[in-house]
Amino acid sequence: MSHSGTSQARRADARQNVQKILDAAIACLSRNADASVSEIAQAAGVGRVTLYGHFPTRDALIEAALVRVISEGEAVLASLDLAGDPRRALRVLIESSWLLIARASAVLVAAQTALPPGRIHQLHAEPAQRVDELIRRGQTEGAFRDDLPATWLTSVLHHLLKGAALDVTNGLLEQADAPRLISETVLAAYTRADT
Amino acid sequence: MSHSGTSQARRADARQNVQKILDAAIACLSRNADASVSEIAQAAGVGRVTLYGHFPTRDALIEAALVRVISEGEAVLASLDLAGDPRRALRVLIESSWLLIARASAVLVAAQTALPPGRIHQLHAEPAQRVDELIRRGQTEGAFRDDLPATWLTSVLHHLLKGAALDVTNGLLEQADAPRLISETVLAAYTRADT
DNA sequence: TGTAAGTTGAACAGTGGTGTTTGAGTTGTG
DNA sequence: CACAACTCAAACACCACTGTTCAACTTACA
Repeated sequence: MSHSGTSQARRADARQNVQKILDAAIACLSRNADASVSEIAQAAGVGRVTLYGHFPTRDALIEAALVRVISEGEAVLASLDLAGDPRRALRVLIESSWLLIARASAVLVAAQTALPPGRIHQLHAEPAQRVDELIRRGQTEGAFRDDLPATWLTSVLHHLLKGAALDVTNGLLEQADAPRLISETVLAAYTRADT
Repeated sequence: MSHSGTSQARRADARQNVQKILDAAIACLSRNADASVSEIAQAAGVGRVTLYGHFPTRDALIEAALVRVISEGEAVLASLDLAGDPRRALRVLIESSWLLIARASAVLVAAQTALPPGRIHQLHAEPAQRVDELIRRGQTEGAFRDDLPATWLTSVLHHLLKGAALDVTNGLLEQADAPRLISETVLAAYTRADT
């Protein structure tokens, strides 16, 4: 029952439930940033009390969900080959992990109102820097336009990823079409238009 | 006190308060989609009871705020000359009304959880079509790429407008820089990249 | 100036969420 | 098998918000 001391020996079903809860939390919070604890527990197929047995507060649950979704993202990003042509690298990044990044973004929104800003930045910093580096490298190598600040370009990427995910959940966009539309759009946005 | 019958004769200060409340509602809801009634009343410099004197429920207030912000948007859109070169027209549209559209978008998000979907679409339809038409015309005239569906292009515009507004409130972006960055980005996104 | 219209804070009930306790039931594990 | 670990429904206190009533007050306006 203890929340998460240095317990090495927890029963298998307990550990399994923690995972189910985190999965459910990520799913629910992606759809609705202020999903209730009951809602998440139900989605996890678990009693509300059981959830509180594993996470002391709603905020702690959100933090755990954020940690998980971000570390998942980190794992995927680390497995990718982002060297070489920045345009190709960006396309690979988007097509292989747009959904993950979008969900992470959504959970991040939920965390915004539940966690101290410092903590969020701390968790989010590492994977964010990976993307940031790619963009800056692209700029210095002349692959991406440099008439707009790098911070804005990363912001554009995030907004489009999150927006596309939102369109999918709203039925405005087919899940399968998303990666192509996103990468096609972002690459164009990163290229200076003649006019 | 009556909420809004066909009252022609209301005291001047009452009508003024209604406006102050709507202004405050738009401002608050733009920052936080589920701002409380107390919060809005306080921002309007008015007692909570007074607010309930003018709007029977929170939902009614949100609907009124949405109607107002959308009609403001309609007014601006109608005053613009969107004929001629679609690229120029789009730039004019963004630079002259990005903040308004962004706020309308934000209030729309608040309305999403407070109003029946049909009502939202009904209110939002007219100004949305104006933008939609411009984009379609740009596609058929060859000014905008047509390898991506028009619905996605409009979606991109909305996401970037809303995202930029969010960046501004988060201090990631200077208010004054926003219009240029947005229009520069959107126009590029609407142009097919070579790679 | 008189009066109706409007404003206000205090106090109320109702609702829905959070977090806790309890006590009985279930199940993994040694 | 035995028992500790775990789950869970019910019920609890607490809090924030919505929406209402009331009685005192200010103020626009004729």
